Amino acid sequence: MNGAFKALADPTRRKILQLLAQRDMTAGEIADCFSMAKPSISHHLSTLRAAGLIDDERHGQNILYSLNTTVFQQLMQWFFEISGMESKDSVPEGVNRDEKNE
Amino acid sequence: MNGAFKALADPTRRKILQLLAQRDMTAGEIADCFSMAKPSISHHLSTLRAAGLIDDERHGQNILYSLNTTVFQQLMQWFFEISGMESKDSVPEGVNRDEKNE
DNA sequence: TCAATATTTAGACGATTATCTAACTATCTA
DNA sequence: TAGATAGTTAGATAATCGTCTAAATATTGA
Repeated sequence: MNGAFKALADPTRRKILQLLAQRDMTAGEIADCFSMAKPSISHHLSTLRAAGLIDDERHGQNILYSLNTTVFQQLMQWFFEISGMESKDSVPEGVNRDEKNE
Repeated sequence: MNGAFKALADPTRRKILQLLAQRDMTAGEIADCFSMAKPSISHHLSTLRAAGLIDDERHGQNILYSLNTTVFQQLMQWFFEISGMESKDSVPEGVNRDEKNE
């Protein structure tokens, strides 16, 4: 979770996620959406990948990136719990309801 | 939104939010939950406050901090949209569904 | 008004991060 | 197999971040 939160802290990475929410894209296509050197985008992609937020799959010369929504579900659960919208038994009681997240 | 995402990138700050999700607390009470110098916690609190994630209210010598759930709602909306769970008319179409967030 | 308590502000320092250019690896095609 | 294309890795650098100690501000109560 920590890696995911840190990955989301950068606006370029969030923009990449928004692009991938619309359709899968190759590294080059993603890079073309930014006025930034390709290696910088590549680095952002590897950060997102390490955080579990995206998947990659090689297709010939291209590497196709796609969203991995699994971690997004966990993040949303975290927000629901913070916002006091958790379901009755998902958060029993006590101070350490977060232990597993960090 | 950018400030909120950056504020969430630090584990200490997320822990503070989790504490405040349970009850309002003074700066001192919050600091007592961590093995970190008080000024460091104070700095984290001001970051969270600048991000709109918490509110503060002076009560005599103490300053009472509380969660501000407004920004949390916006963040959750962002996640819903990314995860493709948005409601039909909240996100019309096109590439720039995110324009207002950054 | 003075001392004590609660908290923040200021300034410094080491660690992390975002970006760049240059060089490398992998794949395709002629 | 050589050249072109797609993408990553390496290494450097400037900026940002998290933490600390010391000093300042605000409030209370004697």
